[in-house]
Amino acid sequence: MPPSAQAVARTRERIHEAAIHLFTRQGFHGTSTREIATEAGVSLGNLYNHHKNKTELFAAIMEELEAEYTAPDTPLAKAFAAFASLDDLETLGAASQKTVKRFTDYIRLIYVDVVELGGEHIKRLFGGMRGRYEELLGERLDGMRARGEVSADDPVAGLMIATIVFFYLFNMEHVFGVKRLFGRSDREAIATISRILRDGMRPR
Amino acid sequence: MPPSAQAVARTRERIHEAAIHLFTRQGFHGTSTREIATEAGVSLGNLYNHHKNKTELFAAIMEELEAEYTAPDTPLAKAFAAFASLDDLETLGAASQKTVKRFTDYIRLIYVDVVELGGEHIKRLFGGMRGRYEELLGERLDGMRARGEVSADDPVAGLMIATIVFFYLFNMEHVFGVKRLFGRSDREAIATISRILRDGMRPR
DNA sequence: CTCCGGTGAACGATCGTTCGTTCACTATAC
DNA sequence: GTATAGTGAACGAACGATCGTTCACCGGAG
Repeated sequence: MPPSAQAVARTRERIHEAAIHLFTRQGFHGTSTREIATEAGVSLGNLYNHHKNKTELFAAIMEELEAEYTAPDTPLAKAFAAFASLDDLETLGAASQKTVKRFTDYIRLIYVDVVELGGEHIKRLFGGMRGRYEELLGERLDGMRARGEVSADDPVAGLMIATIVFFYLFNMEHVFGVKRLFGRSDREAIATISRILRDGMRPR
Repeated sequence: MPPSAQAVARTRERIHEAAIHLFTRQGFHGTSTREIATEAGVSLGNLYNHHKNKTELFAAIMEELEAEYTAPDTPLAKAFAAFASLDDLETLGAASQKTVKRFTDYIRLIYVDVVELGGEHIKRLFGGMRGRYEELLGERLDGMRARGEVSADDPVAGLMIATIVFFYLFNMEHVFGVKRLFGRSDREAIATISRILRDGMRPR
């Protein structure tokens, strides 16, 4: 084998980096294989040594990023693992922000997939959302409910709502460039969202 | 003029319909002007009689749909205008669903704009979200607060959270094809979200 | 005749992909 | 230790197809 296995892996990585950079900015059909090869510092032909075609290159990138995203060491996964009381909602908010920031590219590519390819990725990721939340939090929430720390009324849905809003907020901010959606700083927005979800809009 | 002004308007409309149909399914760069012309039953040259180029055709469609969306007669706008108590959250949820259903194409095109063109649309639409909510609901919420019907703690944010979650839910369902995000029927999901936002996750 | 919506052939550019070829490297033979 | 056959990454010219856009022309209404 001519170049070392390491060198080959690095070439493949450079191709992926260039593809991610361009796909996230111009979309799938708006990016040419030539552009990717040039930015990666690789010949056009060599790109096809590493990937059968453009579609498969995109799929390979998505697979790679999905594996990173679903790993148990993301900020959000760790926040879930440590979730023990309603006072941890703020921590969940901060973890959501970190996760959105870290996976901005992946999130953008999910939108690319939805808009230009069939969008099967998003169905896999969000289709089983409720089930995953129950698995991750179910027992812990049952305990909190038994101790009277959380209302009996579907706390899993409550935490889904929390992460949805947090993700929405930081998605707007970091992915779409919409700043201060709530007219507040990130910390204040997290605090307000957490308080409303904890105590409700009705006076106590 | 050979064809009547009406006939010309109908041609223009057929072009827009075909363009929307294709842009929402294949994206901007994934759709060719030839495809649009063929589906509209119009010659390729005639398409360029109605629009300077492909980009301007897309912009014209977005302008048209934005005008419809921001009109005061959408289900959501009407629900806001009628919002008088926290018991109206369910109505807001139903109105959100109707709005997402009616503007599925527009929403998809906003994502197209974000992914393939600069995405300026979304900044205009969401940038002033808080301000618009305050304008639409501010006084009414102040009244509810004065009567002790709503907590003093930023009810505008509460209603933003409500519509964000409702929109997110029905966006997943109607735009992205993710069914039963909360593992419940639409009506039950609306009821659960409304209850949690009204009463909070903490037991009363 | 003039005007103008409508037509489709034609333009040059660029697309995704293929192909023959080169060449640095390893494993084996002697 | 040296020579050599084999391997596969890397290259870039070339392919046919398709892209967005233009333009000379048509035909019927005023």
